[in-house]
Amino acid sequence: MDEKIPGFESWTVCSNSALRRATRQLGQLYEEVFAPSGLRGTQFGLLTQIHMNGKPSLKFLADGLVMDLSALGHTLKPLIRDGLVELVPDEKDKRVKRATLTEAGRAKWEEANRLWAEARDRFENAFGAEASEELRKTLNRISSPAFAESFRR
Amino acid sequence: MDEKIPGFESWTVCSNSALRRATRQLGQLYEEVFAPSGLRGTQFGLLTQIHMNGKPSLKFLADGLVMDLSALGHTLKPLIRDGLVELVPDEKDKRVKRATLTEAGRAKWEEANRLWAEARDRFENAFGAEASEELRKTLNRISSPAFAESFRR
DNA sequence: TCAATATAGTGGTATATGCCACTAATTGCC
DNA sequence: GGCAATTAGTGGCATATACCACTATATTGA
Repeated sequence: MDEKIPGFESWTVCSNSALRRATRQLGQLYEEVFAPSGLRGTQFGLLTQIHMNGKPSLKFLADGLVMDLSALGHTLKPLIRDGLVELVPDEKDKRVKRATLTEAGRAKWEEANRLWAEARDRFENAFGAEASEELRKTLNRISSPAFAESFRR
Repeated sequence: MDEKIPGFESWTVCSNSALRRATRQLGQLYEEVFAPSGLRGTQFGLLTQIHMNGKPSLKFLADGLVMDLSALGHTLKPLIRDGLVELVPDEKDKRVKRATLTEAGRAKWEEANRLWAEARDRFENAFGAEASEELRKTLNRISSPAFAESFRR
């Protein structure tokens, strides 16, 4: 039907596109593993950050996740709606809101965390533990403010 | 305000999350470069695939991009609306639709392609040409059907 | 002190992406 | 040939993510 030109790989030329493509693929694969929890991979990631960072402000989360603040707000909505996350105003600075897991949120996180461990194991089996570690380091470098500055300069 | 626990990097633990985070970062950076064209990075990527693959069917594009077919359909909408892409029914198989660039689409692609080259140069300067090549290879591996199969097994 | 500026978050709108249910067309098989 | 199973695409709905305009609160500097 569609001819494949041999040796011609249009998909691989652009780093940005390659990154998105890999993200879609791995996203799919993780999604399958997370499915029994009812959480999406991104949602588990978000719960994890809230869980690991002691009542972080939204700004703090957004910065850490390299995510737009308003995007974070939107992403939190379903989790708040489902009673997994709560936002509490900061005492000192009334502009600030802090995110915490509810009781249900902690329970759901524990449950999903077991699935995450399985996904991680599958990934490391398929990809190699070494390579996996290395990849995260590389990606982390791209996500760093220093890299952004260097790119923009 | 928010305390940073020294030496504790909650953001880096999960490969899937790390991938998404890097994608957001690089997405931002490319977006800035593409802005003058009025195209998003993803849209340029899509136009490129159509441009490089001679009237590909939607299925072919979706497979190559590791993207859900319906997601592809949705993503194409604004490009069709703006007159950059056209869908033409296949002669032989009436289920199939093929995508092509319109005249305007080709012109826009040429324009955006210059911006892409700039983004690529910036990326390779900031990240290293070697490392960049290596990264794309790694990402490509993750995007391959073989990897998906290996992960699922 | 108080006006100018900066910061945190919200809501609207748009694109990116996935799943499901559905339609239309094709292919396989008896 | 004709019906069952498969395949390509569409539309609806949900989440992911960005930008912009706006509000409320803090901070700063004259």
